[in-house]
Amino acid sequence: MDLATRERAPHPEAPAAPYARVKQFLKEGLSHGRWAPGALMPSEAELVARFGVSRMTVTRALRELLAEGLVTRVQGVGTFAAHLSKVSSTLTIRDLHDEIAERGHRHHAEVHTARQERASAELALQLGLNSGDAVFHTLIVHFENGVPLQCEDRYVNPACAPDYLSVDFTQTTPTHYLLQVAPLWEAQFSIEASQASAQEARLLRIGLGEPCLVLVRRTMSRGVPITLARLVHPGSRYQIDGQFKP
Amino acid sequence: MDLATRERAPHPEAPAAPYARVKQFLKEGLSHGRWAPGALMPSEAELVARFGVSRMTVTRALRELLAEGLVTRVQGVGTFAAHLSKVSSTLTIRDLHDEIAERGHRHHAEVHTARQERASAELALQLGLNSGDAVFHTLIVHFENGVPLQCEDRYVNPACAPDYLSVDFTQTTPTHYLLQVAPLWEAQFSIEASQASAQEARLLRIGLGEPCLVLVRRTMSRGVPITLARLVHPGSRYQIDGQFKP
DNA sequence: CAGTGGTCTAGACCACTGA
DNA sequence: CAGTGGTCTAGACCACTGA
Repeated sequence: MDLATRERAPHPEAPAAPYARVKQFLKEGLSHGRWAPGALMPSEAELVARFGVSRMTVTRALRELLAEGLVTRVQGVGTFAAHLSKVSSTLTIRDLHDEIAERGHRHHAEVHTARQERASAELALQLGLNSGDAVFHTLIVHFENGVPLQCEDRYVNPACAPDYLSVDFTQTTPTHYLLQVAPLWEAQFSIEASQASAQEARLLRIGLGEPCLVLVRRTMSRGVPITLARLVHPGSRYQIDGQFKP
Repeated sequence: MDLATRERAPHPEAPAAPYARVKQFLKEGLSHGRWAPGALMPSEAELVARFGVSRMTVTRALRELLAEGLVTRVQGVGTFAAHLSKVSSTLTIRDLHDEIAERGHRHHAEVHTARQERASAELALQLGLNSGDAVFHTLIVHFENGVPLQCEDRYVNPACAPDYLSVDFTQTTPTHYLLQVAPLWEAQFSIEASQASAQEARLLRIGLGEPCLVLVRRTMSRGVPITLARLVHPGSRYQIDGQFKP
């Protein structure tokens, strides 16, 4: 190998690590349209030759681009610029207590329901139980600086969190407690806008029929459903923010 | 190395690749609470010894867990189980035409506005222009099987898409066209619930004040703002779905 | 068959941390 | 100082695809 080509980068903007330089070269080419979606990109061998690095280094750069969805790879054929027909964003759903605390505000919770019930047929299906089995049910309203922010209607699979009902939910949020019980989550969710029901409007102290942002989330851990939650927020007081970075 | 330890896995559920086996071992330990959040996990050297693989293989497994946010690593100190205080989900925002077509339904669009305007101070700020500069503005209503689904109010930076206004938006959606012009996106968005304005209610053929799911999205490419869009959907006809897998 | 990507090994040098 | 992670090299064997 020619050591003269291994000069120290004088530009601070150039990434130091060789794998990062290869990755940036490809990423910039993609963003400038050098390879149209679906087009064949340089092979690993070509990149090895061009950058004078080993194949493992090139492989790492390409594998990270693959993980980011920027390229598709086919064994025996080549690496192709991905078709970016969709924009996927990272949506972070945080524990509400942390979110409020981070804004420097006060959080408190009112517990309206915390009891064991019998699962309806529909609920049993969602939680992997049989109709009529015991489920835990909590209905809690969360406040930010004294203003109602979220009405949290939640059902919990007792098998996953047998002590759930003994938790003091004025001190610990259900989300926080359940994250301790089952740390690794898999979730499905939907976000919709709907009018507040009579009960929701009363608990959130908003007008009947005011628009609410409703997040319904079902959470599983190790393939077992843990909890089903319906989180209702006054549209005027809550929004979800996120971003996407390639 | 002891070759006897390299038996073929008789269980089909065990991943074949050594790096995948290491990764799965760590992932399962995390999901079973073997390492509590913040706890020290095995070092690379320990994993090398335990699995009888080379360090590069262990490194790959750990790097992927790092990318997935399941561990944190500190040089000179060790690898730790991450604090999973937030649940982050992948939210995929698709081209509405594709989304409707995939449901086997008919999509069509009504173009209500498509013209050049002068940017207000606020809009100029968002698009990286000067107040009074030219911007392109479109207002388009999208229909699924003849029912209004989305009111798309969009401003576009002319520098990024000079031909924007010559596109026939009854045939091509702005999203589809802009993805061709600038393939690599970076976006910020917010999702909120609000009441339909008089104009929105009329265009979407819903009652005044009905709840709507509103997605505001600002898109950049190569650091340059491309477009700012406000997408208003009748709450009764549209929801956003997503999922999170660790 | 040559070319492609998927994965692995057995070393190496380094920066960093904390005792 | 020993232990940690961050990165790299120069090979290797393999499965797969398409001419």
